[in-house]
Amino acid sequence: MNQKIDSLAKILIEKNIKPSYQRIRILQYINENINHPTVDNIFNSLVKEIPTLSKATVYNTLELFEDANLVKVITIEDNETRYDSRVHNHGHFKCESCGSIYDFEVDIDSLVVNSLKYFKINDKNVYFKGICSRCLTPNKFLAKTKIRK
Amino acid sequence: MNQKIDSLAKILIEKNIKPSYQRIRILQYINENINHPTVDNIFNSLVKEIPTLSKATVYNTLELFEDANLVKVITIEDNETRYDSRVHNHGHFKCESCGSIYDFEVDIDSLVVNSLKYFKINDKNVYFKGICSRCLTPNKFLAKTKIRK
DNA sequence: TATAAAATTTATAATCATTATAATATTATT
DNA sequence: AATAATATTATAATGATTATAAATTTTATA
Repeated sequence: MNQKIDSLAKILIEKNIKPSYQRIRILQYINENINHPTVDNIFNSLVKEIPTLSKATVYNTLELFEDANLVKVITIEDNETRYDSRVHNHGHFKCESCGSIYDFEVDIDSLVVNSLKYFKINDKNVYFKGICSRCLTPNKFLAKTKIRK
Repeated sequence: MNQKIDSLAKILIEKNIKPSYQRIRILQYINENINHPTVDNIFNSLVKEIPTLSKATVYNTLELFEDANLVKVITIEDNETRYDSRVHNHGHFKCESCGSIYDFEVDIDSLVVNSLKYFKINDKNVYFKGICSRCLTPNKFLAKTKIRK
């Protein structure tokens, strides 16, 4: 328990972020809930255990984390910003039926663009939209498979 | 003049959209202003010539156009939705310094993702962020080059 | 052509995520 | 412990988008 908190604190310290209790818990949350939570997801879960938690803190903390490259912002729909603690380059698939977001491996760096030769590229993003296999074949695996949101 | 309006009307009719004056003008605007305008850009320009124009009409019309594949929504920042009348697959580069959005050609279809084999993919998006060449080398071409927003 | 129905546009209010502000609490430093 | 710096909180403000209902325009029908 303490060990877990210590290792999370260590991650923050390495990024020059003071490891307050709130920051540690938010970091823990996004590390344990890798299914692209929204600010609301994070806040509503944590406020149960930290009743004084403010949504502003969640916003502030995520911005800090973003600058420190501890989290990546996923902007697919304009009305829901999501956060991903896996910052290595990968793609996202959003199901237009159930709303789930799936990660997928994709070699984004192989996308070389000649016309951007003299541009400084800081960030490459790939996302797809469509219907996920679960929604395409409902029931099929329902009994066997755990559904993840 | 009438010719132009007629050809725009034709495009709408082909998509089963009734060619009202507002719709024609909005279509015209996004075709002539391909630099990824926002709803505000579109509204503020057109309201000068159509004083009764309502922002709700712009929203409604763009939604219609989106469903008809006459326009593509660009979601890069969560706080600004932009529209692109060029619906063929291409990438977008957003400059973090000046805010400009550049189009670039990229072979998105070459991105084959095995883990999405049983997913129905409707839409593939690629966007980069960074600093554009204009911002990297300011002044350099300033005298010679027209600045485009 | 007159009238009714349908579709579109408009003005306005409501919503909701995010940001800003200022007060309070916590932590670090002397 | 006192003071300064930092972080958190509660609350208000902002602003883009959506919802609603009235007004207008267009279309269909008698």
